[in-house]
Amino acid sequence: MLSERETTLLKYIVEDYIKTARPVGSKSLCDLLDCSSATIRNEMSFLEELGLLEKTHTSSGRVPSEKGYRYYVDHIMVPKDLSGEDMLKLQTIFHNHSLVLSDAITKSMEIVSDLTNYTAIVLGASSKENRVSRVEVVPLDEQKMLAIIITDKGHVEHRNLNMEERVSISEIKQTVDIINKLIVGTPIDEVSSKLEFEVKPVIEKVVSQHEVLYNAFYNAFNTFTNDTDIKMHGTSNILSLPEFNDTKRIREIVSKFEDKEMVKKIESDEEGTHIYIGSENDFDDDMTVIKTTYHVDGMEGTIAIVGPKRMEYDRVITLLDYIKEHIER
Amino acid sequence: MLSERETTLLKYIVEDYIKTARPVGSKSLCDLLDCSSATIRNEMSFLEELGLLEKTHTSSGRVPSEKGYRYYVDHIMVPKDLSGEDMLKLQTIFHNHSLVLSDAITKSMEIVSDLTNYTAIVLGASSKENRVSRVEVVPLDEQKMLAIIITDKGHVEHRNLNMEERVSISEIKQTVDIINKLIVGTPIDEVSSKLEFEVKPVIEKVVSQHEVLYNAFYNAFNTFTNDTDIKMHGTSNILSLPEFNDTKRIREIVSKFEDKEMVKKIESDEEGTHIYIGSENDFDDDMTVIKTTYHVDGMEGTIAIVGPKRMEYDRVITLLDYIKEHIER
DNA sequence: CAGTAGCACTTAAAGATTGGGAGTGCTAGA
DNA sequence: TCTAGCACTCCCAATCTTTAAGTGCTACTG
Repeated sequence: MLSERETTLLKYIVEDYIKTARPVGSKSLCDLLDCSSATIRNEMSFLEELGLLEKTHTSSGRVPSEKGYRYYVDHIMVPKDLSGEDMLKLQTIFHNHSLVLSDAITKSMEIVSDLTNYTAIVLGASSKENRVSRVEVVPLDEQKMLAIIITDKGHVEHRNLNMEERVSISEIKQTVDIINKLIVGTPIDEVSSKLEFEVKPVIEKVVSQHEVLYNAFYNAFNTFTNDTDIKMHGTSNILSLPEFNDTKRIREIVSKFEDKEMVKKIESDEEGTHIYIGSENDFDDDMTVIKTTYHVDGMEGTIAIVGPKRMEYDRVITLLDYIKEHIER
Repeated sequence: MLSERETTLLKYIVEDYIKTARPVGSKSLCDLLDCSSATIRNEMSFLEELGLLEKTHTSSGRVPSEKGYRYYVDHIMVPKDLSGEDMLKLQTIFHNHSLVLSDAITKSMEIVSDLTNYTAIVLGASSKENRVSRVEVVPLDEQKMLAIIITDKGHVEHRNLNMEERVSISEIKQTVDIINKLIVGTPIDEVSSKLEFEVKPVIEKVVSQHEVLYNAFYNAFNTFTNDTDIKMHGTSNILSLPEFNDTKRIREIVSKFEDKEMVKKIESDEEGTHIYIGSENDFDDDMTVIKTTYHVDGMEGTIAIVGPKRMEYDRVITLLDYIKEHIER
């Protein structure tokens, strides 16, 4: 456990570095602790021994280490009250009841991104664990129909089905009924095999144009995007940060944001709001990810803010919690 | 009109610069024209007077000007045959018939982006001109339903409707029937007013819970995204180009790609494949946009490649044309 | 007169040099 | 336990230097 003075010192260094991105020297802290710079240097080198501070070179000021940020977040930081302005902007979203929920989530995260200049990420529920709850069909013309697949978590997808020959509506209906009976409750990724081994034999007996219909539906389910729905905003924001002021690094970051697999690593499977500093997250060692999961109407998803390690932790935490809370009503 | 030698010279300079991104000096052209560097310098300064070439500084080699590229594209370049490799990769897409059309488009453009290292953009048909062709409703539970809106161009959207109170299924059906009767054929952006002034009065008389239902449907249509569907791939590709090797410029570019309004400027309203070099396009003065429109099943859209002005024009043109052609079958 | 050889000149890009400035660690003394 | 002082370290920005690539011009040639 750190002494009170050490705590104050660390707090100030972290917060100053968050604000300025420049290593903090001993002199600038004299006023704060009411002692000489030499004393502060001693304390600093103690904190460095503990691994809470680092130097960028032998004679530079101190910078918080990953462990330093972690200590700050765990023991020093207090979540900040929502500032009037922040609150105001978000309220315009949540008070607008005509917005669809998913739009409200996206919009509010966009605002957070704009307010903080970090990157906002909204990850929809992965459909892997989704189970089919209903299949509906809308005939469009004689060789086309629209299949609508609804999952138990409220996820909806549609597919245009082109059939190679004309099929009577009653046959389509019959097939859909069978599918609904047999498939409902099946997890999305198991539907294909169930179609083949359970549905196919049945419709072969009952439906005359079974082949055409089977193929059409098979394709519909087979291309069911197993993908997480990803929305991002403000990816360019963090590119202006001084810590990434270098073309190579910027390119790396842009590539990461472009790579869906990379972004998906941000998806959360834990309850509540969590902070992943630097190497604690799988996205980028020089960044911090703060994320939280929401649950609403059986759907769930992740919202996250990605920024530099010197992130305004207190502010972001509060903003995310505020949004999560409002989503869930 | 340029002489034969001048044409060869310009052709070589453009193509060399496209390949290397470095100003072309007179010496490197001696072999080609079988004459001394001094002669070439004379010719070059003539082409510069015409505005076809430029220098980056007083003693640098020559670089094609915008006008130079334009001349090259209009009078010198011949579309390149599809290379075996390029063709092969694209064929894997178009021979896979289980792909939905829109996925095939996206995938093939992704391939082009990967092959060329430029950025691919796919702009879906703007739904502004779409007309409602059908409205379907799937009740989910007593206070929720799923509205599916199908347009004449085959565009499909769905909305979750939450109603403030329980509504009987027969009333919903009745409402949908009325909507279908009155709304079908209406352009999307006029639906709202038609709902209010034509549908509302009717259901007020016929349906008891008209208010709840009206609100639900009104919201559904109101949030119909009037947005162009945008897909991009390889935005980071062009960031590695030597001409943009500077943090400020990279940030600018990333911002542009992030800004939907900016990207929408690429949407094409002209038939056929066109090249917009530098200031000829509205996207970025240092880039070239090659785009083409496709029409299929009444849907239309734009596919485009964005790259540096020193783009492999011959190759990209061929690739785009190839894709357009295959889409339209 | 088109083409050539030669030369003085220009510029960018890359490397080397320099002079602060900001900061540290350490030692000795209050 | 804290402080003052000092030698030392390292970065950073500015300046200068060098080199390579290329040009324009002029005078010469077949």
